[in-house]
Amino acid sequence: MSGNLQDIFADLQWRQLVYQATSERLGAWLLERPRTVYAGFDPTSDSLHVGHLLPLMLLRRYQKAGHRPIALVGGATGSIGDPSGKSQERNLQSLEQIEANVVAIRGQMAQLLDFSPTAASAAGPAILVNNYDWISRFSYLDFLRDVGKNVPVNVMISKDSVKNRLENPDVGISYTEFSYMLLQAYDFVHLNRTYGCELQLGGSDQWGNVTAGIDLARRMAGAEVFGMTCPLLTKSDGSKMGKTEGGALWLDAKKTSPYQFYQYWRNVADEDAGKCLRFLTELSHEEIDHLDHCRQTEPERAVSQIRLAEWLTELIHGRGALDLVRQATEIFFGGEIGKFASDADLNQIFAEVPSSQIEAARLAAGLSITDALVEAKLTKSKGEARRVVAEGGAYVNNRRIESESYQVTTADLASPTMLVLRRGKKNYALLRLVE
RNA sequence: GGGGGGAUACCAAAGUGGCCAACUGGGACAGACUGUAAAUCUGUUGUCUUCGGACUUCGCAGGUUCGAAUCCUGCUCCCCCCA
Repeated sequence: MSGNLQDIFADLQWRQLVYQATSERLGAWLLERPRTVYAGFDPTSDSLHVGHLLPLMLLRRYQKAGHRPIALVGGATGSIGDPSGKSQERNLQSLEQIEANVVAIRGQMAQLLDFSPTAASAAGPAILVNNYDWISRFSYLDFLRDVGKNVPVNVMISKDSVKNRLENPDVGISYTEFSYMLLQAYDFVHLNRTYGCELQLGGSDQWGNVTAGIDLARRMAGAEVFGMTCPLLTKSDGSKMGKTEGGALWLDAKKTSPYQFYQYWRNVADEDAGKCLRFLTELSHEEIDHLDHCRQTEPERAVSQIRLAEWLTELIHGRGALDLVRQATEIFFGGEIGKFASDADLNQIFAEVPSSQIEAARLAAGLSITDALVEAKLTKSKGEARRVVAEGGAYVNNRRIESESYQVTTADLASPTMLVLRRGKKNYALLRLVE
């Protein structure tokens, strides 16, 4: 069984994913035998986002290397609020909301980790736990006697996450958030007792919480356990990766469409592409080296970005979704749109394009391009529509309309009942025929 | 309580009787360039139009005038100074 363990630590180091580790000999330790490792995720929303991807991929790498991953959903800790990296006290979410979030997140994790009993990992299938299940059973008194007794407050207040807040007299920190660290620390103890879990993973902002768990495990159980953090996924300008104008980049297709997801990665800056390939994909070292080289010599081809976008889109949304995204991309950035046999095909590709309805009779009679733009809500007024045409910014089926007197007819239909209009570079709208 | 200043299009800001749909800057929107980037350059930026114009807009309501964003009266709101 332990014979097919891969040297994951070497791979992580190559990918620069090891930010801090509690032991010099972590790499060798991981090769001794299959280990059980865990990382925690706070259910602050009903979907995971790109910020969660890095630690989740880390668990996935461990599983593929022959270890057993535990994904911990923080139903309890999430209801408290982690003060790490937060400058202000946060509002509490309702328990019902958190429960709903846990359910949604659980499904997304199953796409990346193998929970099936037949999982290939030497150590067995991945495990999903919710710390609400054990923490909620504690009485306050028991918790203070069993756990609190083992935690020196002077150590707690020296942790950065707490210290920063204590030093700022304007915000301070509530007793509730102060206690967060204890809950997370106890999680490690619980997982160690229940599943023999010996390693906690997390982002570098979790270092304080990770070491708190290690200390507590030693005091409460006399166990030697380990911790490792990875860098945070940031862009070269220091901002967070995965932030869009509309907020976070979600893994849920209903919140962030596969097309938007793909496009985000497709447009990653050259300086960030190498890091993303290393951190988020499972491409081989050789291929990543090659892509680095391509980026140097012919950045204009964006080979790295396309590879990154395709790899991640397929992982998160599946092969079928990727194929549709490819088609859509070709159309959105390509030439004219030909005829589509069915409305369904067109519908899929233009899934996020707004559409308006128009009576079939009006189109049959001929519709001026300006009226069509207004009907499709691409322009506010006829005057604006006229201007857009004059500027050369009006298109039917991606073909520029030069004349204001152009009449849109049934001959322009891209599919039996749909007409594709565009204003400028990428503002699309559909007109759907109705009786 | 007294004195002074101000309100203009998405924002900022000119304009103080006709040449004002209103300078200019930003933003936004198009186009060129480009790597689906950045920068740059060009154009547009009240509504409608049979492309001749027509209509509505400069805090609100009235008034003077052939004609008002511009002058007068009242109202509302904002800022500053003195007490």
